[in-house]
Amino acid sequence: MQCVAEQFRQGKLGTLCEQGFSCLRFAGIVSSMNDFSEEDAFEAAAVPLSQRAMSARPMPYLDSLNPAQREAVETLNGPVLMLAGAGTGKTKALTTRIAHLLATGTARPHEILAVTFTNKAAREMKSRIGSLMGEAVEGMPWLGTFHSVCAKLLRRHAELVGLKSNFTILDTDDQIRLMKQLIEAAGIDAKRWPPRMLSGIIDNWKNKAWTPDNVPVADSAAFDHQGIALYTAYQKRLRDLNAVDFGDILLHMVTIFQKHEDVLDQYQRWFRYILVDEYQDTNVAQYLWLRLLASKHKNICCVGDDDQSIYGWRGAEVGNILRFETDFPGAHVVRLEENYRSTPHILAAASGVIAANKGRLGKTLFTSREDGEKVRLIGHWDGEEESRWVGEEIEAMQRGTRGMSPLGLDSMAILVRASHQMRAFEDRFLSIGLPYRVIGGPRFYERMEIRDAMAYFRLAVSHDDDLAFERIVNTPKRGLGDKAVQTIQRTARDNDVSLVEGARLVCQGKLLGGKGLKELTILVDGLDRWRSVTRGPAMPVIDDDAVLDDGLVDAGFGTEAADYNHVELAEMILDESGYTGFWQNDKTPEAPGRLENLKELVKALENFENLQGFLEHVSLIMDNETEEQGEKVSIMTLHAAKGLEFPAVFLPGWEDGLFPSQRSMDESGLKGLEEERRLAYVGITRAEELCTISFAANRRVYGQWQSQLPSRFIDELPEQHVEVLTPPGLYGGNYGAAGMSASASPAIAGAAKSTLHEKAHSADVYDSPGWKRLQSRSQQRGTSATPRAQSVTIDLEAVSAFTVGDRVFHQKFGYGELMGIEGDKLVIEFDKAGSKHVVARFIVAADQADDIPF
DNA sequence: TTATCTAGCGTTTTT
DNA sequence: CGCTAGATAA
Repeated sequence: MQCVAEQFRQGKLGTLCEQGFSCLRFAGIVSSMNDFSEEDAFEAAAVPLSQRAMSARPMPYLDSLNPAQREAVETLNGPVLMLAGAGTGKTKALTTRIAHLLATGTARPHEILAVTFTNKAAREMKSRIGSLMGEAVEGMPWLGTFHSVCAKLLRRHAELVGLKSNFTILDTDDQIRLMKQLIEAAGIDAKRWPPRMLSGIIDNWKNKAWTPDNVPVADSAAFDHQGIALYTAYQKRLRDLNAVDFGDILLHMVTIFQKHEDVLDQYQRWFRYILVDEYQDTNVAQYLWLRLLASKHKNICCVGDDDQSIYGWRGAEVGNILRFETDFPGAHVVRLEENYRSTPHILAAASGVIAANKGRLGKTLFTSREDGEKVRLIGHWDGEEESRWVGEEIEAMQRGTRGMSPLGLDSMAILVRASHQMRAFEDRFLSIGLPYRVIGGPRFYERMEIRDAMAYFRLAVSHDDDLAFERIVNTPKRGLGDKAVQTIQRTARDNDVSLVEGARLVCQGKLLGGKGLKELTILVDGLDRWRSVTRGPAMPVIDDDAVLDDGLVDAGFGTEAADYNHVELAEMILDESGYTGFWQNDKTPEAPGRLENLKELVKALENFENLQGFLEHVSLIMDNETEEQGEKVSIMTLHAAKGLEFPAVFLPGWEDGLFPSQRSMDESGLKGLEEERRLAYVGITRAEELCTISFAANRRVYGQWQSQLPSRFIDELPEQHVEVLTPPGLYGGNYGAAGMSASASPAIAGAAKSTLHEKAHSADVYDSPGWKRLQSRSQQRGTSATPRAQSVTIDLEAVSAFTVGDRVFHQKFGYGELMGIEGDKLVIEFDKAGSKHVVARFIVAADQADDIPF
């Protein structure tokens, strides 16, 4: 800890950042530990800050702001809503505002509360404030995520909600295991009522700031009418375990502020200036918390963009931002609308799409740029073709194409709606050897091996951590299965002790059979030993020559325990427990990676004084930045892309049902659709220079081929800003045209082995009678100005051209027999491809199939 | 108790 | 189709 904290204090964070992710990741934590107490915060404030002097000096940082930004920065007092469109310099305005607060002497660092949603954003702000203020600025103790700030506050006031200040923060996994136990205890069929669901319900309630006694009657039917009772039981269990989940961190703080006026008052006076990033993503609990804190001085500046609200499904309330002026009468609203990121075509396309949403606060992005390519749109035959084309495009752009200068792979990104769409691209890129990186996979601290290791550490710190014990009793395999665990649990409960003590009693009373008993005894002994080391007192020396290969000493045999620091202890625990060996013996391909992760975990420990310190803070830093080196194309979800930008962006899979997602629309109707549309807006606005939207006419969904309609968002793209890469034909020249383009058909690809570009312009396939028939059929139904609205009727019309029992032909699936008609889909039993539901327009009567050029 | 099989299911995700 | 969780078999 000394290392990083010290350097951080000396303002060397920037250097640290460059050293790689673990330092970077923990620098934030260490700084918060450092600033944990009020005294520390005061101390930091008392340091004579150079910014005091700066108030007399000119403020050069203001000069680089545009008028709107400047207004947002200089309006220091009273409520301010900064509506910041994509790429309008939001972070710049926010950080400059903080710098301005400090530089003018309006606030001292500890008087500013600045909250973000992600650690990444918090880190970014810290470093930018640092560079604005010069190296002189001390850490801002209250700049952090909602959760880290609240956790810090909660540790000070834990007793007010019946917790001790060293409470554990459970993650989703622990949560669900707990739920499962409770559900079983309540005698509910976990089959019909899965723990995940309960966890989801309770999370939602917490997001809405509903404590168990606050859940409205309307929700009492939830989870087989047992939801509220289980919520109550869950909270009780958490309290017994001295634990909180993520939702609690906020909810407890709201409760404390609501019930303890003195505490609230203290912080209202303490945090004289409040800044909130991504305000459109706040949920009710966060909103209440902010409102409580700001209600006295009302110096709150919320930054957000209602058009980028894409987290409604996890409790975010766009209403919070829409209501800001009502909540804070007299609020100063500043719109940042000058975009510094994208070309005019890209902005126009994005604006065109988002314009279809109702109830927006309304912003119009503009740019002083005049150059730039139109948004490109291309349809493909199927998903495979789409990924192949994207791969080729990327390679072409890498070389430099269409008069554009070569682009590095780091400048390109593929943004998909759902993570399963990534696979097609990964497969393709793997086979052509195109380097890529997937952003947003499983987080470091969510990986199984890390969580297992952490469970061991937790037990070494406290034997009372039953959840940790449950997790590792049989990991690695010790022959302690369900039955053994039940015996331990029963013994523990009967004697009213923790599971570890229960296990000890089981060993002493020999309540278990041979192998299990032996292993359990070893485990309990190990736990005792590790804890005694943690606590510092010397332990018996057993053997002198047990120095392991890697030079580390094994505690079971080694020198005096007090000699170990926590890093060595951690290694010792992992080795002695057999956990390291477990993965060393594992022959699966991911085993080496897991060992690597364990090493990294141990390395991360070096930044802390002890295991406790590590555990206390690590649960909030679920960071993922492995910052891989090297030129790679990024693949990620649209959600993960928020806040990022790339010169070239690919947006594949724009098909109705996929994007907008059918499920969103089914579950949330128009609201869901609008959120999807905002997602589209976010996607397009990620692009700086070139944005390529694509879709496929056919896609394999869960192993079944499905014909797809181009996304309705495609129709919303303003035509004059879009360049259609495939020849118009179907759907009367509307965008949907490209969807049926035979140019991309694999069948045709075989005939003409040419590059895609050439194929797109090779006319021969369009000349055949079969193609023309297909085309004219599609055209009939596509000529309307609003093709989407009519497509259903039209497809039904097309359906009526067939009779059950007909022999039919499909380009991909071949010949088959029409078994039935369901809505606008034909149910066809294909000779080779099995039974499928296919939209009628892809089907031709079998006797006409010969005309189709294949 | 563990290994193997099968049925069921299948967004988005931070902390 | 491919994964996961749960049930069944060894």
